[in-house]
Amino acid sequence: MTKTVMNNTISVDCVIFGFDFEKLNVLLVDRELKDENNGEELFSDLTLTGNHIFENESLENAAARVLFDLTGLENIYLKQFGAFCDPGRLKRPNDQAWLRASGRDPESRIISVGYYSLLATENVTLKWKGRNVKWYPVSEVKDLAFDHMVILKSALQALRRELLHEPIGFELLPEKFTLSQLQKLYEVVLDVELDKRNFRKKIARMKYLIALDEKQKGVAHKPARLYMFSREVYEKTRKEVLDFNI
Amino acid sequence: MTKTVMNNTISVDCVIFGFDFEKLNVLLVDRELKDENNGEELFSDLTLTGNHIFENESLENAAARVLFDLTGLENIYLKQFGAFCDPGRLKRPNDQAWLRASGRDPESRIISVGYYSLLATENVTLKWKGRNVKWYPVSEVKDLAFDHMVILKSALQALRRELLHEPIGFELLPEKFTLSQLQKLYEVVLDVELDKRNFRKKIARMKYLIALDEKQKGVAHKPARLYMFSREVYEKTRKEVLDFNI
DNA sequence: TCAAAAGTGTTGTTGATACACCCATGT
DNA sequence: ACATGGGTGTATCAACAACACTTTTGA
Repeated sequence: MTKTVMNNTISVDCVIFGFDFEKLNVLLVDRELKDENNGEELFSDLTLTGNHIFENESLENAAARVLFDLTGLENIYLKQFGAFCDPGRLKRPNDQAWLRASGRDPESRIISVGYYSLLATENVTLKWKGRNVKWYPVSEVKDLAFDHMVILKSALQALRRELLHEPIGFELLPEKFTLSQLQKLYEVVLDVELDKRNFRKKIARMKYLIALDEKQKGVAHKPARLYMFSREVYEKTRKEVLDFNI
Repeated sequence: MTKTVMNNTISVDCVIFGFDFEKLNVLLVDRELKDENNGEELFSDLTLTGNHIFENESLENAAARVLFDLTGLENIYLKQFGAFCDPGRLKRPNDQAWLRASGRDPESRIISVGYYSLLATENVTLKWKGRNVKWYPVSEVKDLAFDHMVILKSALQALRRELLHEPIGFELLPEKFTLSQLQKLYEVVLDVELDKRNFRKKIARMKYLIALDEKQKGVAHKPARLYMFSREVYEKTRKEVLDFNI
């Protein structure tokens, strides 16, 4: 069996988060349906990135493939956060028209498994740039096609939860970053304000955050020290947390 | 469309956890395949409980239905924790034989969405009791059919994580319970030992744990005070936790 | 009267919170 | 020289960890 046989009932949707040091963004596809006769635009809206899986492909690989096709990046943080299969999820008029227009059975039940991934936007050059894929600030996304708004909200919730308990913030930053960038990331994703000194005291306890002998360059203020995350140190020093903060 | 049209590629598997004040148990089904000619047993092993979904049914409802059919209970805690769809998940010889014998296409790709649910075993009278559904201590489950061992481990991990951060322990206990029972629950599920006095100090901070004017009866020692969980108080007093213990 | 689990306080240590000023750089 | 964000310490309070004895019941 070759990789090209597609399964038509199982798909993955990728919520690709990107951080640009100011806000959290998500990669969305501009979907546009034109009248097949006169070419007039019937509607235009936004979807998450996603695709059906191949018959011999795992869900995780399918998600990684979607991500690779958009960014050319591999070994990116990917986390499954939910399965979406409500009977009505593809039943809105625009979605039905879209499915018909793209030759798919609008009646068939399709399950979608959600993965979110984390990127530093500065690392990314979009492969479909200028075509129909763009970064949008998460806070400004109001409506999406299908049930993708539900999926996005669920992804954001999963990301927040993960960020509170696992060291994954670094995945949204370049390899070397400043503590202010890291703090800003936490503030933006969790929607809180943090005290600089207290934040840094907390950081100091995380041995796997390595201070480099290197500083920012070209900034119009005191250049900040750069840090990086050491997975090796993390694995060695991680302690199982038993605080049940219920 | 009636409820009886089944979708043959999407299923739910339920990891039904039960606590008996001593250990954590899981409800498993004894699967037995007999030779169609001579009736000889070909193999016998264990599976999780689960079923395919109906065409007009949500995943969550399907899981609740599986649970209801086994226990007669409704409004039970149910949590989706993952989707399982690896290409090889139904490909082991026993599983292939089983699928063929039950008239299903052993080649077709089936996705299963995992839900775990929490029960106090003393509340349950199994509907299929004596037939093929039984409680097994989680710690003693070594092999399961299909990829169900993977699913069980994933469920346990999700349960532990949830137990650390949300008040769900009560779902594994009868409505009224003692603090020692609650402590034992945490110890068993998280596989840790806790100090009695420190545990009780922690409990004292949880306003939603209500001390009743009622005691255990018929125990051969000082009877313990009974407590119950108040969801109302919990909703009112919950504070968003911002400790990122990363 | 014995066995079994319930219930209860103190101390030392660690982490959380609140808060204000000087420093290094580019323009 | 000025604007900008970098970087630092202290004091108070809350939670965590370690630890041992008395009480109440049924058998």
